[in-house]
Amino acid sequence: MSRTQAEPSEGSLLLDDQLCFALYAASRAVTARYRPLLDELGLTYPQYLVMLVLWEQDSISVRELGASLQLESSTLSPLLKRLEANGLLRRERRAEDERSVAIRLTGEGAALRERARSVPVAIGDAMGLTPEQDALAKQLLRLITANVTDG
Amino acid sequence: MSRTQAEPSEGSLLLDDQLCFALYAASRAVTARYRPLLDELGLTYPQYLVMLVLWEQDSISVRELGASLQLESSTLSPLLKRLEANGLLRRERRAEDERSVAIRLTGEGAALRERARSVPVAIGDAMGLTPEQDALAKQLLRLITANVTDG
DNA sequence: CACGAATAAGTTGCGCACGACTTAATCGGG
DNA sequence: CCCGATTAAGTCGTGCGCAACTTATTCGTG
Repeated sequence: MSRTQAEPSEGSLLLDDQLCFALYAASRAVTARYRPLLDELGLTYPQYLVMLVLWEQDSISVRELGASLQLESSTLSPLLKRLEANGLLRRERRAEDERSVAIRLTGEGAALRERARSVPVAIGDAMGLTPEQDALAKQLLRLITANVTDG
Repeated sequence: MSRTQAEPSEGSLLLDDQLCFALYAASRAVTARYRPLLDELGLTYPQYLVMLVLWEQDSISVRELGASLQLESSTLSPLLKRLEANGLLRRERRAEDERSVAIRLTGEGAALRERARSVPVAIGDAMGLTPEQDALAKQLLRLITANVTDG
């Protein structure tokens, strides 16, 4: 038995050779791991990401939010409506530019931050990477994102 | 100026400290990069993954397909219906177990494989990783998936 | 200042993704 | 052999994610 495992060739069509699939599977698995934690906060995973941005910098526009998260207004607009309906934020047209909408946290939205503090720790534990592996993974993922976005 | 950059603490709520966000962003960016290529084949990205599995092993059940891709029947059933409507496969109840449905490629579905050969190469080029980085990324992503799935 | 181009947000349509549930067939212990 | 438990596939409802488009506002150049 000289070869029990095929050499993954450059243009393989085998699912398990595909980095893209490893990425897709990992992303969904991590999101699934977040789900029960975020359920307690009444948030979905994309809503949680929006809240992370707003806790960092309140009163930003939909456009700026989209730039941070790499999401279109067609995704964000309905999502923000749901967060507004849940009492976490308000949306108001900006006086200085009526095209723009400022997203502002309510007291409730700002307060949720404290309850969210434990979430990244719990997820970090679940991922079980060493600090070095974590940093390396982030670095590689950002490199992929940068290379794949644009030319 | 002793510190121009904050040390990302264990429980940071900053978006850019989150590995989960790097993962989510990379996954969507890669899928977006696939889109124009897959459009020419008349496939979405999840449909392409299903076809990868079927090109590897034809005539498998929905359950086996779900195990390979980590997807529920509630996701696969409608997706497979669309692929059937597009003439790429057929679904037929198995005689030996009437609960199970065998997915079989049509001639057209099998033939599409040749047109798909160039896709992984093009994506590999776009990601722009060295073979070592590619292997390392896959390894880390699988580790994350494994750790996060289960206990 | 006028007016076409650009920009911001939102709407619509479609295809995932998944939880909760349903239906139908098979399994397995008493 | 029967009947409750399990299993396979599918339906339904909700929330993304994005392309294509619309509406309203602002910009910029003649």
